[in-house]
Amino acid sequence: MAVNLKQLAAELQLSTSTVSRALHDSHEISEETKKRVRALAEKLGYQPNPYASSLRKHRSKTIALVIPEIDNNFFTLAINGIEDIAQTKGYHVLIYLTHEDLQKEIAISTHLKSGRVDGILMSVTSETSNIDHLESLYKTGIPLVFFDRVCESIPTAKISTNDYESGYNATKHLFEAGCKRIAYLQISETLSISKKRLQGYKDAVSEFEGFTEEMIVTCSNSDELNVETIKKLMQHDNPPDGIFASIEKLAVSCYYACNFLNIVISDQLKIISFSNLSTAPLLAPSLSTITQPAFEMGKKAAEILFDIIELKPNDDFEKNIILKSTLVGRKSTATKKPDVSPANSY
Amino acid sequence: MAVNLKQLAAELQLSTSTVSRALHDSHEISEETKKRVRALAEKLGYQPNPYASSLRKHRSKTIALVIPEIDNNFFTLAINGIEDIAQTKGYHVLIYLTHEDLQKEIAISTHLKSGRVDGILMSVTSETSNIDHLESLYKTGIPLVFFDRVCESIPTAKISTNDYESGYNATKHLFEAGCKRIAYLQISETLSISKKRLQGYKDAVSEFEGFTEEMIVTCSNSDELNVETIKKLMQHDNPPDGIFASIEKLAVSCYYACNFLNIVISDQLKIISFSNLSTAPLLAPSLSTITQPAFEMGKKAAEILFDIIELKPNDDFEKNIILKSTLVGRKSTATKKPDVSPANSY
DNA sequence: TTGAAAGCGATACCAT
DNA sequence: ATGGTATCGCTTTCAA
Repeated sequence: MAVNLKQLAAELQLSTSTVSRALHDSHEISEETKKRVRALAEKLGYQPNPYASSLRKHRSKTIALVIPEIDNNFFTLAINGIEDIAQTKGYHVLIYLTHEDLQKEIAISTHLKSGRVDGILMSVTSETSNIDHLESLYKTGIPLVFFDRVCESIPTAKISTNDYESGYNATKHLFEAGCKRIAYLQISETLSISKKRLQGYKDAVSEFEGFTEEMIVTCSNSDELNVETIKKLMQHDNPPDGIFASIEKLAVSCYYACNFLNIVISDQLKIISFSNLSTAPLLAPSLSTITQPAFEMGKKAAEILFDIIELKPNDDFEKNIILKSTLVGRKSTATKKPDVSPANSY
Repeated sequence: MAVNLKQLAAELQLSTSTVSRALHDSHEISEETKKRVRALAEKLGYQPNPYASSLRKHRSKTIALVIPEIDNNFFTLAINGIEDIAQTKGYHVLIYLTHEDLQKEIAISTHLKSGRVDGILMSVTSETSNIDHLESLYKTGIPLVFFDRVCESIPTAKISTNDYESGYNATKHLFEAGCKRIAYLQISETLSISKKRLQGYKDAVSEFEGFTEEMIVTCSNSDELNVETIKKLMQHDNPPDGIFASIEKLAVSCYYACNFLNIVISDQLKIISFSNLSTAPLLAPSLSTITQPAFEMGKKAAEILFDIIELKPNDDFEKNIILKSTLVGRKSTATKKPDVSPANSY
């Protein structure tokens, strides 16, 4: 077993209190003693038991990250930002995946009331419409920050992007590329960000002449199923000539469906998608994207969370942080047929 | 604050021992009492303090996952497998990113000796050549399992793939596609998997006639720098006509470099890469890959780790698990010029 | 500057 | 079947 305070103290002929204080560099301990203590601690590889200390201090120096999935470039980049901040603050990160399953989100939320963590960063599942579990979690007083997939009605900090505007702009972009009939692909009807993106789409559709009908397609969690759904969509009597994918993976499914049906993207069908895909410029054809500042969002979310954790009781903090996404037009929405020249934009 | 055992006990007019046992469904507690206890616990939303329990039981029900980076499809899929098993076993997962920085790996290894976790899953950094910190960590007796980027000389369980064979096959594949001069791209000269892949490459190079020279290019951690390195490689007097990228991100950098230089992949240069990119079949041209069973590797690593954690002192466990990668040839190594027909293979 | 001792919350041994 | 109590390892108040 690892060495503990008591053993250190015994070896040094000191009390545990003195050793503890020495290791915390307390000013009420002589330099002399500190040196001796540190030397032995170093020599024996002493590591304080974090559970004993957490129990005593009611502080775990740990945060929870609750996200729907991990094989997703957005979350992956966000984690980089989160971990960056957590590491500099000396915090540990527990990761929980809900796999878009509301029941898992509920179970995790319930568990987190135990005090295992000092704060929680969360992006809710696509199924989360009933939010009793989140309200209950919020009420425990554990600092809670939502990012991207936020829960609007909980009065805590939220980091999101200009989703309405992005939805509007993406649709407008397709319109300007010559589309007459644009489909909107989503995975959820309840998510607040989904609704905002959709509203942007709807408003653009009603604003630009020639757009008479909305085509809203709600997909599933299965990529295979989604490819089939999109195939059917494209084999419709009156198929769309533009697709706005509100989620990266739906754009990938579109590409697969089009390849299967020999539909030439950009020529017969234009596609734009929310995406953080590093290979977007390299696809055939390169994919036009709305890219969220994922890393910055994760970073900001973590920063705000630590602000709240370290807050004095009556301090206040920023509740609604909106970062901006960037639209990058590429060949998938080009007005001319894609030529053979290479894609250079990163 | 959350309610604790003592308060439950007081409310129920029972001792804490009884309440604790009731909640653990001990056979020595009457059904009657169990019901009362559970009812109140439920009503008050009692959640046991995990730190108190960990302190007492010397068990944290937590494992650590230490990986070099997260924006990497291999690790992302592996995490899915790991989390899958951890969740069914009721374990929590702490995630630590080293960002390929040996110093961070050392700091994390040192910290993990504290007993914060019951076991560790690790994939070492590309810089890890001195392994004192890992040996020292191993010696503490905390169950440790390496996956993918294993540390050979530590006698614990390791999950890897048939890297030598894959390296050989990839090189052979390029040779059979007509390449005469094949470059090997890597990010590390010390990683055991890197060495094995390289040895496979070397052996194939020396075996197939026409191959006279090895071209080994060691890249950095920066994608921008790597693109420059590859550009230089291609602008060489005698540039390669085939590239074997031992890491996914290097293949992506190759595509960028070729686009920049107007080099037509598959025609002027053939590329094959280790990769778990979901968009490999959609790239221009579709990328030939050696794909590791990332999800299964994560799953297997976690399973073995829990086996070790739950082991009786003298039990033994499998030390060297090798799963197989799959080579999928696509247009980037096709012998004919890529045509316009779509990529259909997933 | 240092030490003694209480206590964080749950568990488990020893009683009854 | 239930209760009393020591204990896990560390922090912190109070005393010296």
